Amino acid sequence: MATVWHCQAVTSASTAGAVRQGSLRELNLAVVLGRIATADRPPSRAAIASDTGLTRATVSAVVDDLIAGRLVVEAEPEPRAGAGRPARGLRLAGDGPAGLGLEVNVDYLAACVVDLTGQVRHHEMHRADLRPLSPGDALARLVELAGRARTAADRQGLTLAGATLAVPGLVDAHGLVRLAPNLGWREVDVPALLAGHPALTGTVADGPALTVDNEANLAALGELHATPGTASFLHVSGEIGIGAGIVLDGALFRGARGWSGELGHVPVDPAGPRCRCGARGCLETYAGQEAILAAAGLAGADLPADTAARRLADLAGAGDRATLDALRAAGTALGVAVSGVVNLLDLDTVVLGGGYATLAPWLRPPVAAELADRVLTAAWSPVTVRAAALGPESAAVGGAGSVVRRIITRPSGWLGRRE
Amino acid sequence: MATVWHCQAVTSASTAGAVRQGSLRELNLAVVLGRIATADRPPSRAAIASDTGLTRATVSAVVDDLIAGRLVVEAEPEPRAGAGRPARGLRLAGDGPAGLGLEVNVDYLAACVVDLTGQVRHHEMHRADLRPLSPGDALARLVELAGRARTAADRQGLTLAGATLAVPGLVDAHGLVRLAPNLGWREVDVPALLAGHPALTGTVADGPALTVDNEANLAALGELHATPGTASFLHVSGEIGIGAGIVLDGALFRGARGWSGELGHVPVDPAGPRCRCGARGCLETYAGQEAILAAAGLAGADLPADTAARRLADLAGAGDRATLDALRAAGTALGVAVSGVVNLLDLDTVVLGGGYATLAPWLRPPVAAELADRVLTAAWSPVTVRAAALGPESAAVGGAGSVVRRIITRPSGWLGRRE
DNA sequence: GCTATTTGTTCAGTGGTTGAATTAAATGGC
DNA sequence: GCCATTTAATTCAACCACTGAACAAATAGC
Repeated sequence: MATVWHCQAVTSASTAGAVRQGSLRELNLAVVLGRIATADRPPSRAAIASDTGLTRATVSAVVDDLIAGRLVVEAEPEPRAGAGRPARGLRLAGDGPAGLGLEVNVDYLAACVVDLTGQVRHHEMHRADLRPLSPGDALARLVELAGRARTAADRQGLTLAGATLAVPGLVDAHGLVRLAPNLGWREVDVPALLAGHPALTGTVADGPALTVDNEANLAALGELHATPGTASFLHVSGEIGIGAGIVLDGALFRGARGWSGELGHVPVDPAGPRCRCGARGCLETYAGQEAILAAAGLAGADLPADTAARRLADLAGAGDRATLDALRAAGTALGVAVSGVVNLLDLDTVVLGGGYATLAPWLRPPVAAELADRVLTAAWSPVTVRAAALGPESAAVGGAGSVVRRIITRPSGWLGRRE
Repeated sequence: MATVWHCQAVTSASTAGAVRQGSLRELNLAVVLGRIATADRPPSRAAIASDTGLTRATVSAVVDDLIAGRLVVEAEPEPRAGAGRPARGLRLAGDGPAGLGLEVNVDYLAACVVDLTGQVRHHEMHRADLRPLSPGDALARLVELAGRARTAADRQGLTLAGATLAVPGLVDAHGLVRLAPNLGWREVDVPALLAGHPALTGTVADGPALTVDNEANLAALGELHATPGTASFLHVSGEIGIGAGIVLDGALFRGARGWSGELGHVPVDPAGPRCRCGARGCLETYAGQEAILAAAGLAGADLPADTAARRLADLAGAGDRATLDALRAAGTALGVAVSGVVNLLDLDTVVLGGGYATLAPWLRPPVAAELADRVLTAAWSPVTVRAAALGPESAAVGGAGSVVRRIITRPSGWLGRRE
């Protein structure tokens, strides 16, 4: 049966569990694999040893385990100047375990497979209005995509080690979707609905564990995956609602209870228009999709998210005055809200994702202007604003990447289950 | 010579160092000591073993080390029902290592000593306007307080294991005070200025290490120390500027570069009055000390922070209309800014600290009202707003507590240096 | 071809946990 | 009052994983 977990928040060292004897090896597996994963070029055993302070003997033993577990392969001997026996480089295996990423959104389903090296090895998107469907029917369609993803993975010699499902809503620690307003879901027990499906309980012992998580969080992780260079940033997903994913030092920040990131209801002007949440002047009333469409004269069009952004981009590209004004106003409001976040959390990069990625050429300037004005440390080091590297597939890729990431940070889980 | 470190941000597991052979014991020392520190009542060795999954044999060995290192003592056998040999309880030693907390602020100096159990064993505050003094002169006065604190600690059988200095400004990772506007400090190398002083380099091998940190951060830690029940909260320090300390799961959140918490420049109304930072409508222009004083008709009084809050409280208590209105307006603005933070970070407790603690009876209602209106999850679980448990001494206590906390989370540092 | 050099492996040694057996100290039934 | 029972803590041989040094492998330079 598929087991379910939920990505844990960053916990302090004091709450960490006890260290058993075997934990030593577990931890060193993670340390060595982490070095191999983050190194610029395939490192040798000796280089890892001198970097980490471990003995070459220990590193060799650990690497043997990693190779036996299909997590690492030896690369071609890298040309090196000077004397000495040539090193054998180590890199992540491209044909070992892989992660399955799934997404249910308002107007599409998506599935993708990401291997250990971060390559997207399979990707499929299915456009359809999911709102009329029951959760069970929507998930049944998703399972079809998951089945094809599994087949594609098998054909490429990959073993799916876990799956993560992105949902646009609040998800609790057990994978229960508390509320996904734009899908019309409420208290949907996704793991229970997906429990029996063969596409998700397959070849690996125990089958791929399923994680359910918020779409904005996973989109931020997808961005981290696509551009591993920036380890800390704020990822803003502009869809019908506005979500934020906060990535710090390569890890997703989840807040105290895991429901962080409600950027859409950060106040922009306390005397502003009333929001559907009941308050006044939330960011969503200025920069939410409906607000932008209304300001551009497209009210009531009820377009799916992706189409709406493209439509606005087309109009703006054609020089439509009302659209340009609407985007500038939205960008300014977004900049005000985001500069509050940046002042508070001391970030230096803001990524415009979701529908905002498409609209970035018009949103970026006003957002950047507000940040330059309002961020206290902007004088020291300016805040970068850029469009997301991935499109709408970002959340699925981020979900698959989180599975892979989990293997890399805790390889013992994968190695242990191989027996 | 006094060595200097800076409290580290929470880092992900992947960046953790390699695990050497001895690390096993190091980690288990921390695990066992952590259990003893956080337990409600003195736990027995057997209880720790079954809680952590370690063997009773291992726990006994670890506890022996902790007792030998004066970190733990055996408590009186606790009365227990049923048969069996009575357990010997374990609790933190009250006469082992202790932390020294220091603070330089605009109108006072403070020093305090906190023992392992969290008890404040010594406290001294010296009121004086520090602004006319050079950094060197101010620190020279502080050293006098530190010397008396050391004497008091010695008399009580405590060994100072480290010191933390709170400064109202931006501090970098080396203890360099980049900018403390209200003190008039800029690029002050505090560790260098304090290096030679005997009060800070004393009986312990290597002397107490000195950490320099931001006052708002440490005040939040002080609050955590005083009320360990709430592990996640936002601590707002209202002084001349407005700082925020974010505590998550018992750990201080520092942001990407360690300069988080600039709540004072979170926008409240983008079209509001111009702030001294150059932007418009920052929280500081509504709820900063000067703004409240001006609105209450006390502009230009140039009162020290502590006095100003007390003066306003007196006037409000006497029913002064202008003051009551000023406080309500400030509270509303504060509530708007804080609800943005709470939406973003999903916190459930807000603590009013610094000068706001004195004014809490008048600030709390409007802040709570805004939070109830604006926080999305408020319907599920309401956000608590309360005054800080500690007064102005909070930062010094928090600093001393951070020294103690460091010993508890990494006891090997203390045990190692005893040789 | 020989030496210097660097990589990777082998192997005895050691630190620290493991698990079972043992001792210690109390309760409760008879 | 004595003994079986129960729980706490210690002791000790076994074992796991890291350590450090010696050794084998592979290359460049002379």
